Amino acid sequence: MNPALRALKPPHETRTRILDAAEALFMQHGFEGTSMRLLTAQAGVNLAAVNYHFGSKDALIEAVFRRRLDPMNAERIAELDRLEKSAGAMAPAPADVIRAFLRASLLMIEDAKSGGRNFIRLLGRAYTEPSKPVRLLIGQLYAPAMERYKAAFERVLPELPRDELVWRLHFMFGTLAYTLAATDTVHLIAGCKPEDRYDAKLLEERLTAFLEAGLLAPLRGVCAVRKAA
Amino acid sequence: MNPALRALKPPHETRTRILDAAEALFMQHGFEGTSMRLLTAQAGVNLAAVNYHFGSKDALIEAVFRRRLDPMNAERIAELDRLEKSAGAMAPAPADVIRAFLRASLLMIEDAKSGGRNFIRLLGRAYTEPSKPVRLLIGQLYAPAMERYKAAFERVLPELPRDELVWRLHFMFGTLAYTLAATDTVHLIAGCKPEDRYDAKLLEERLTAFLEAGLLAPLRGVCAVRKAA
DNA sequence: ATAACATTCAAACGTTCGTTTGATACCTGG
DNA sequence: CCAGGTATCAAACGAACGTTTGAATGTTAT
Repeated sequence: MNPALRALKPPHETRTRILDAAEALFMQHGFEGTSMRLLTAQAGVNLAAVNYHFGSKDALIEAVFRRRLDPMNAERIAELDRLEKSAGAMAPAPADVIRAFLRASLLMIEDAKSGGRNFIRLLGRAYTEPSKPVRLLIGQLYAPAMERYKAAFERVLPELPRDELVWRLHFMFGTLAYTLAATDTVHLIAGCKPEDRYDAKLLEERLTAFLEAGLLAPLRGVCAVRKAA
Repeated sequence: MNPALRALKPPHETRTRILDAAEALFMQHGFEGTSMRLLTAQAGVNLAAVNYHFGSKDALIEAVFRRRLDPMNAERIAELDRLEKSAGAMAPAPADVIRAFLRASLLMIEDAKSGGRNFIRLLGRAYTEPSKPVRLLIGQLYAPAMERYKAAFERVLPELPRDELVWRLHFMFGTLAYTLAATDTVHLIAGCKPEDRYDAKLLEERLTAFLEAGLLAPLRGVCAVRKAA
């Protein structure tokens, strides 16, 4: 390579170019639907580069998720730490815990330029990925943050039975995952203009209001049903 | 084929065997991840049978969805018709509209034997499918029921701004889609025993409570944010 | 019985897949 | 200047893919 260009070249440029292209293409065509030839062409690197730098296509998929998910979940936990510290002995408000959890995802949605938005959509889809290894990886990367937030919600919602909380958290993750993944499906339901881009602040308010109400919902007939069963 | 066996053979047995196998395998391995060779082997039919009976793999995918989704959405609409008829001039309760929408999905979840459960999970995943044709198909098959329910919710929630309602319905579909698709992920969050199978009645109560509260949630800071923007 | 039709079957079609190879260019430390 | 490690490249590997073919088989109507 031209020495002048080489001097300007960052140390891991090829790796980064591959990861960026993979992120975009995995979103558009899925994992199986994205061929190494298309991927490397889009990244502007040689076909063999993926196997050289990552070992295999599967290892590349894992790297794509790790690059974004590790810092994201770390920040999620840090956000909760901050919240609990500032609340002192008192339990934080449920809405604030929800917000702390949402924030990392919503920040990334705003960053459309560097691909964060795209990754969030990819992540939302990965939850329901057919490939078992992928789902296991996601679950494993999420596990630490999950544990912390589950504990936090148990503290701020002490009156809610444990198994009921688990289900409501499940619903909450579902709402988030789908909302982030299906950014184009909204228009189907809504018939609203595509130029109404995602406004992260507005979305945060809407999600928080919806989720807080759902998490705090009265128990209704659940107990009755359980007794009857 | 043996005439005695042939006499016992239903008219569309091959088609049905293919659809059943496709339903199961598409769930396990995804569309691209399921090869025609594996599919036809599992169905116990010849490799060429899919192309003979359906024309192509894509057409088979469409047939898999149509077989279940058409009657399912028809029943969803019928359920709403019944509800509105019985309510007469009064608007039905929000929780009842939610229940009417959930019922078709939850009934199918209970029917694990004939593959309905499996199809529901497949459907939940199809919402976020990479393939654009598949998503368009799903959206198109859902459209009539969507319109009816959107109108129904506008009637029972007259005080909720239209765009706010659209988002909350989006959240609702997300919760449902994810809950149905990720039946195995619950255990990751919960650490609960896998033998706690889905109890449709309990799930209906839990979902209805969560979704009703979310749909009826107070508007909070949303209006303030919108004014500021 | 026989012609016409519907279905099944084994085999092969051309294409594309993820991965590997061995040669070539590059930068770096001695 | 040159040996040694790192990275890139064109080319090829065998395997698996969706689809097509044409013969064989079974069913139906005349």
